[in-house]
Amino acid sequence: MRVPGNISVQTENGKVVKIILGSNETEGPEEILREIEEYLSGQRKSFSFQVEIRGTPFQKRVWEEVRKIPYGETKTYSEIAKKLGTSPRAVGQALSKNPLPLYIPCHRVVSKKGLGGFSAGLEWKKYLIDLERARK
DNA sequence: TTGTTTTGTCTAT
DNA sequence: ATAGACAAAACAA
Repeated sequence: MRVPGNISVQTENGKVVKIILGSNETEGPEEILREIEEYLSGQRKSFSFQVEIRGTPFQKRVWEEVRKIPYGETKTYSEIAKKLGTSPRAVGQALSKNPLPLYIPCHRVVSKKGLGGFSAGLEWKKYLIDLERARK
């Protein structure tokens, strides 16, 4: 299976602050891009680089919760919402602003009926879910 | 199946 | 303070 597009990574003070799926070019520190490529080819299931997450307190709560979803599994927006005492709509709102896809595995969050959305395009979401299911 | 209503949070006025 | 946008869900018909 082929990756749906290029990746670029932005860093600051040695920490990753943003990952862009489907950018025009591939750019960023070589070691980090290599880890991501390993992940995308199914040879890696977690990352070792440091990140700095920027967001509102609510967004961070959602992202932390999403980070707990294990490789190859999915949860629904409403499951996350219930755990945080909020609404599914608000969860989607927070996930749509995720600066670190893959590291924060928002592709593992789907709607109750269907796929839900993905900011880099549903191609990516499908690709990632298939990849993890195959490699689980 | 489609449409309408409810929902919490964010962003910009 | 308020209005509009959202990666959702529940319900009616």
